[in-house]
Amino acid sequence: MNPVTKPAGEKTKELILSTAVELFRKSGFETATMRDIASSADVALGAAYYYFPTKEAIVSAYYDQVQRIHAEKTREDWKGKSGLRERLGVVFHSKLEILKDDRSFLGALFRYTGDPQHPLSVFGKGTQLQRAQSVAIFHEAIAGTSISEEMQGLLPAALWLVHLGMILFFIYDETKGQQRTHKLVDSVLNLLTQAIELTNSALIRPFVQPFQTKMLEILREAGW
Amino acid sequence: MNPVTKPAGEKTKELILSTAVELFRKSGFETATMRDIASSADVALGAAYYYFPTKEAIVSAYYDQVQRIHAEKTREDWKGKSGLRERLGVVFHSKLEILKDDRSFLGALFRYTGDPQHPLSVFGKGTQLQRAQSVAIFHEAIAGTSISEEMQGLLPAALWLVHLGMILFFIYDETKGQQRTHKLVDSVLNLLTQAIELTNSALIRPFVQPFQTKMLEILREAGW
DNA sequence: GTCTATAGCTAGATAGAC
DNA sequence: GTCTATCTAGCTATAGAC
Repeated sequence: MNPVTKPAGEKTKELILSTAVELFRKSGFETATMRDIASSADVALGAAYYYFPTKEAIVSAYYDQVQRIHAEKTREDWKGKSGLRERLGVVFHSKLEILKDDRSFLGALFRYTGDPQHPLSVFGKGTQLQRAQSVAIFHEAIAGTSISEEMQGLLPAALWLVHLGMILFFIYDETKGQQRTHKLVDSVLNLLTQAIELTNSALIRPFVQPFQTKMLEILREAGW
Repeated sequence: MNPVTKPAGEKTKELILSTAVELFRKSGFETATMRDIASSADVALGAAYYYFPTKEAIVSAYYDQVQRIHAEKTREDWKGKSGLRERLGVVFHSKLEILKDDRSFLGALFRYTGDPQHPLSVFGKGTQLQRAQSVAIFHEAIAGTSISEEMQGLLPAALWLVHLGMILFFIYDETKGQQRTHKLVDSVLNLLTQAIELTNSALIRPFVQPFQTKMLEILREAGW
């Protein structure tokens, strides 16, 4: 394939995707049918399924876009920020910012959480690449800060998991502008970074250090 | 209704439920259709829907049974055990024991996790009662141990959440007998109980206590 | 209130022609 | 790559038996 010209179908795919997202925003994930989406995009039902094997796959593709935008936005907002606490704050809050109008259909991402075999399971093999990309941002966030080598290896995946939890909380959060989620993120990050500092303080390090080590051990034995 | 005699339909309901669980075990949740279930139970399709509004509702009813059995089994296994660590161990491991053959369709419980409005969402209003019952077991587990009043109020819900995570991990765990899950439970419980003890040790209490307080504060502000 | 029988609706998903 | 036709299965509806 010529690397310069896009394949013809790419445009159709994008059209279907953007039309679908529009419909999801307007009427929710359930209510918008594949037939609605196809006819709104002026393509046949079969065309929609040619590009997206399932309706959830459309949300998954939307989420791919989100991740690309998130990576850009995060790197932009990081400029001039070197502290662990503020860098992590950027990652989490900017994600919420991007997702703010899409809580109504974001839940579709979690539909197959309990099905290891499904290609769209958040924890499954089929989403490994997306997961890796998301984890990479957390790795970038902590790289260069005073985090130990050992933690650098395991913390990003743990943070990714926390961030998944945040999105779930966000979906359920009915407070105005989802302030509760934002506030929770700040509280958790404060606690986390203070806990990390604590393990570096000479006085009580001997008491707390074993806990850190054991936590990392647990993550490892969990097959991280 | 006479409180002694069961309503006639109760038997039919149980028949449909047990038949469905059998089919789910044999061929998985997706593959078994409502038509299969009905005809295997020798009832009309309408009868199945008379008792269970959706297919997932059958799994939900199955899980109700699980919770009842779990409460009994736990209280039985608790006899003679008064330490926090072992009491919690009983709660977690006995749950896994009960669920051991049903990993293939347990995922259906998580299908609506991302949909706050759905009556079967694990975090939604519709499952509040089941949740309360499950939380109650954790409350029972820690009552009488040396846990602070404040923690007694919030820890059970947090443990319930951890236990949900355990079930998810369990579903994904392909090791023989799901030993990895069992091992993880033990490691996490060891860490947790040691961490709680740490906050009671006079020497470092002043350093660690604020963290505990803040964690409880976070749970509260998250709307626990 | 409990169930049968049956027909029909809807929408996700697929097959195959062009 | 796109279409039309078709299938499937969750779910609803109805009318009637007991």
